[in-house]
Amino acid sequence: MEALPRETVVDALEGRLREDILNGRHKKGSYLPPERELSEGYGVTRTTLKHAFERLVQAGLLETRHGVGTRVRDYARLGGADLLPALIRHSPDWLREVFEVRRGIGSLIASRAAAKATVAQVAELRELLAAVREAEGGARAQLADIEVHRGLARATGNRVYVLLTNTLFNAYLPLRGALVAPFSDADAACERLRPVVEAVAAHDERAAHSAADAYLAATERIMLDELGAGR
Amino acid sequence: MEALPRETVVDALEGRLREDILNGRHKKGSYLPPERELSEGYGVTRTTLKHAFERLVQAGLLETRHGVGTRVRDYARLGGADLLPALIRHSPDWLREVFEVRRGIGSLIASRAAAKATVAQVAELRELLAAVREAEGGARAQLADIEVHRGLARATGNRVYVLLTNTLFNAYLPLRGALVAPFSDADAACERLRPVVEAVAAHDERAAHSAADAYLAATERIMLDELGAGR
DNA sequence: GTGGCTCAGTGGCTCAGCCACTAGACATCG
DNA sequence: CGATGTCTAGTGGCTGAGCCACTGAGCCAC
Repeated sequence: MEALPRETVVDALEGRLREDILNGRHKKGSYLPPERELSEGYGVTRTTLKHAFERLVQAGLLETRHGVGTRVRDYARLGGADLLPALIRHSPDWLREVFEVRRGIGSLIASRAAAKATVAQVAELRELLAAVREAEGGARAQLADIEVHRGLARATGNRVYVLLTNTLFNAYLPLRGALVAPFSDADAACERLRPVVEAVAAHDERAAHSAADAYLAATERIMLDELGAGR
Repeated sequence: MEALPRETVVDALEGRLREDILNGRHKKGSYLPPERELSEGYGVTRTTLKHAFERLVQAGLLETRHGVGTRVRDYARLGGADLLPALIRHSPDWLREVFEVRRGIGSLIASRAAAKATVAQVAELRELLAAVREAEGGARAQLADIEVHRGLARATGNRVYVLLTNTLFNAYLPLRGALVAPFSDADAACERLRPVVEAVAAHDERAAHSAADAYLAATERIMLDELGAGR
């Protein structure tokens, strides 16, 4: 078991505000009602509202100016990738685009890893791959799979690739449950992934690139089918 | 002139806490002192401290659990790319890695743009490119250059590339001033960039990829030289 | 052992209020 | 009449005191 998150008032309020923003109920560039008014409308204290604001500002959806007001930012134009979880939760259309990017970047990472990986990192990758096979249940296999990708990102020797990988994972982590299909057969998942690890071990950049592309295309297809069927 | 940001108490507190975390003064995995104690230590109200916490939690540096405490997350392992601005501010070593990733992804974006750009987007890219030449002063040219890259990301038809581009720009935006060197000659900057736009216009994916790689490598070199000289 | 109870310590949230800032209306002056 | 300074309503920033809700550890009865 693992500690499951609890929905606090601020969480709920944040979600509500975010929906209202992403839905366009608060148009971008426009000012929100004053805090005193808005907090009364939602039936919470101004302090609580401000906590929710703090998060949305940090996320790049809002912008507050002392003495003036709180404005909705043009997030589609200026926002960063950390908005993705919110955007996907609001509209799963984004998933297709996230997967496409993940494929492009995953291939890039694999090829960089092939160029840079140390022997220790190759050994670690093999261990992480083995863990996928031994995982019990789709959910576990999925997590083990993510660890392999984190390992590949580390093997590039560039920490920014690790952060980027995390960002993309975080993007669809909230929907994780709906995306276990590719991992229900742990053995198959492991075998799909193996060519990538082996190409990296052989320091063959081109092979790593195409193996990763093939792997990501395959899992992507399964996931999207699953989602399509789920509707 | 433009409105310059003001340093509020929460801003200062957030910066201080972030430094203490990134410096390792608060070790990852460890619990921070209780809010009541910490707020007294910093001479602020608990409410104010919580606002700063709210941001750091959102940024992925902290994790709070009701009834237990606030723990420092293993950000290097689990954090997302939105941490980059903070990491770079704390230690510019990250810049080299950010540039490398930007080069990889920039090339990827250029080649996707070549595959996907519509005629309208190509026309827009040419306009944005012209704006680089006409920009007055290095800072303006730099901003115009960023707009071209945003345009390229849009031209991929994949909104996630736009967000990713923004994330990478945001990463070194705080240091923007130190990185104007490549843009001091607006004409030259425009000419360096032109092959990328032309390759995209010609829908030549390979040419776009290598032109972008060459362009990014060139500007990267100039920027890193500048930084190296600045020390 | 096992399960339930209590309690100290922690973060979540509220409330009422004052401070600081901004923009626009207005008065003043040259 | 135009430029300049002043006032003021409305906004977000921040405070301090306080209560509520949750967690974990120690204790107890079974």
